[in-house]
Amino acid sequence: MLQQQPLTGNGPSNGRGLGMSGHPGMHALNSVHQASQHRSDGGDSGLEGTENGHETRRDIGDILQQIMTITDQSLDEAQAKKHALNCHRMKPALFSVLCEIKEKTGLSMRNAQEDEPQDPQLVRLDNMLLAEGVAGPEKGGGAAAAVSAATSSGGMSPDSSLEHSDYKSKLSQIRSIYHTELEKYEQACTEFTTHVMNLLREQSRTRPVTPREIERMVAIIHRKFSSIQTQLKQSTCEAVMILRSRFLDARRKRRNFSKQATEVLNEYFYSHLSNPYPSEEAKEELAKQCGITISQVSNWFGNKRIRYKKNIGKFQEEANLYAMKTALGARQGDDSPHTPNSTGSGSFSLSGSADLFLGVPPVNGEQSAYQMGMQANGNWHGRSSPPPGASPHSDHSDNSD
DNA sequence: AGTGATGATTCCGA
DNA sequence: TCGGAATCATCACT
Repeated sequence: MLQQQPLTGNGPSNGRGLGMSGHPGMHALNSVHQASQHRSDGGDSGLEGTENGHETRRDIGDILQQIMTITDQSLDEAQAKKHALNCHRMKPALFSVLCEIKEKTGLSMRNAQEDEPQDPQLVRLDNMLLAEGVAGPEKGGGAAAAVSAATSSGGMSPDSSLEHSDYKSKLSQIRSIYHTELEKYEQACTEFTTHVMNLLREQSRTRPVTPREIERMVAIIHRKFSSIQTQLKQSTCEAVMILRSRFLDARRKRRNFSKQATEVLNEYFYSHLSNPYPSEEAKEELAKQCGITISQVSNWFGNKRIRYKKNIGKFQEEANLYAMKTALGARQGDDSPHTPNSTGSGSFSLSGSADLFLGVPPVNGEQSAYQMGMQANGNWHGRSSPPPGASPHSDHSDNSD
């Protein structure tokens, strides 16, 4: 049997693990022998005749040995060897045999077309990075969208614009790191792919390498690199999540309203002291002027009413101050810069300034409360409790009672 | 660190 | 759903 017949004196098994005994290619290698014998008329000496059979076998053995050891040699050596092999008279024959072996083993195409489906995790990561503004187009959209999404649920004073910019800058930092790393990976992937393709093309001169095989190899490389990319995307997502949670936590922190905002609110409050319940429109207007949300306006008025009621004496000075201010503004003209609604619907009108108490600080709270618009029972004039669903203060005409 | 001011939250009643 | 009341958490000042 062929298995017991070494091709050369040394035999393949003596080489560096060529170990082709039992290999389906052995039959084909035998045909090399025959092929070379058929070609014996080709003028090359030493191939014809049975006595030359041994020589031929040794020849083939040598070639195989050289191919097997070529990777162990230095670049120059290998280059020279390659050239020698390419020019070897046995090369075409050997090449065709290798082709035959390959065809028989069916190695090349067996699992070539396993179309791996898009990794759902990778899709998720991609979507998230896109939504967070890390991946995709730079132009503000992403980061701004993320910020607006984060702020949409609650109020946000203008002071928090600092946090916005902080958030944005951190996000863009993450973004730039992500893109740098991604670029690096892509570059490395391209370089490596090119290298492997060149190698395969080079090898295709000595062994059959189909384009599909190259494609497959490239796909494998891409798969490997994409797994690295997935890791990068994952850690980027984590970083964004951490940043975001920190940002949202910071949002919860209380920030005092700006001086100007407090002034606007106080002016409204003291000029409507008889009924300090701004309508929805008034709240909206105030919110706009103060750069806060409507719910913050509501909170402010809620707090103010209760605190004022609890300690009127303490607020007397403040009340006088604002009364003076607004009175002065009313006298000077309709377009007082401090009049909260001078441009609006008129809800903030100071008509008559009847709410204002410009007198001496009160001796006791109860009297003052009455004077300031509160009834003795602790309720504001004309209301025991706000009508449910209806705006407690829908117009400005009740200021004068 | 202590303290008052202040914005936000929660619970409750109407 | 709104506002009152109590309370919490943080800021800002001393």
